[in-house]
Amino acid sequence: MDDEGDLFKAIGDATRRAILDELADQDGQTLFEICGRLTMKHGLASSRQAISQHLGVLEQAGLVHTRREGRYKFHHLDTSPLRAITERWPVDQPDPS
Amino acid sequence: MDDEGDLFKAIGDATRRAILDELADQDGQTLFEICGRLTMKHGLASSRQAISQHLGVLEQAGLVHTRREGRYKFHHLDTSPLRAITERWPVDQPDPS
DNA sequence: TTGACAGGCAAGTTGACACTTGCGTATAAG
DNA sequence: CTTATACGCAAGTGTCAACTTGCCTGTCAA
Repeated sequence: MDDEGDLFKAIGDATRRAILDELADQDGQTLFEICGRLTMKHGLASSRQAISQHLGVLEQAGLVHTRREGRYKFHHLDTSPLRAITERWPVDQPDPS
Repeated sequence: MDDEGDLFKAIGDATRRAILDELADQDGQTLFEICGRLTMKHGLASSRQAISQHLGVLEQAGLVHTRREGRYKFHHLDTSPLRAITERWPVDQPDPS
């Protein structure tokens, strides 16, 4: 799949959108931290492996960048690929009152 | 599926994104017009029924509105639901040079 | 070194969805 | 009325991806 398709596929899943929300709330979390907070706040009972696969999809779409440090791997949010969406189909800015 | 999921599901398919492109290029087309132009310009060999189902998904997501006139049904693009994406994950405006 | 911790890899299963197929309905042209 | 046009509906099919399951690798502490 091309890069463009990767982006839309990435945000097409509800669990991955929750992960993006979580990283937007607190950036630079590890896999286990994300698992814990998703279970707490969103009530999602997702396994570690499932979240890991989701993070892989998000990383391939360029929405998440990773940084290794010892046995920890920190995940960082990057929203810039989302610009392609509103640039492709321009959205009128409403109510400039 | 909730409204939010409908939006992301709608733009998650490549054929539906091509339909949005087509309506952005020329608004208010009928089903048959869209079929013809998709075949010409994008080389997509999609059946009428397939495009019809795609338009139904786009309409449910609020990205397309329809208007009936006799035996014709015109499809109009509405990009405003896309605002929810960049509002949910704010995108830094780059390069303000 | 032993064990716990953080994460990775890969095969198998299941459900969702894109697409087809066939028929039905309504409008308009001849 | 007959025919063509424009579109709708619904059941069946096949494929893909989300998830599970099981095992493996690398890092750090005791």
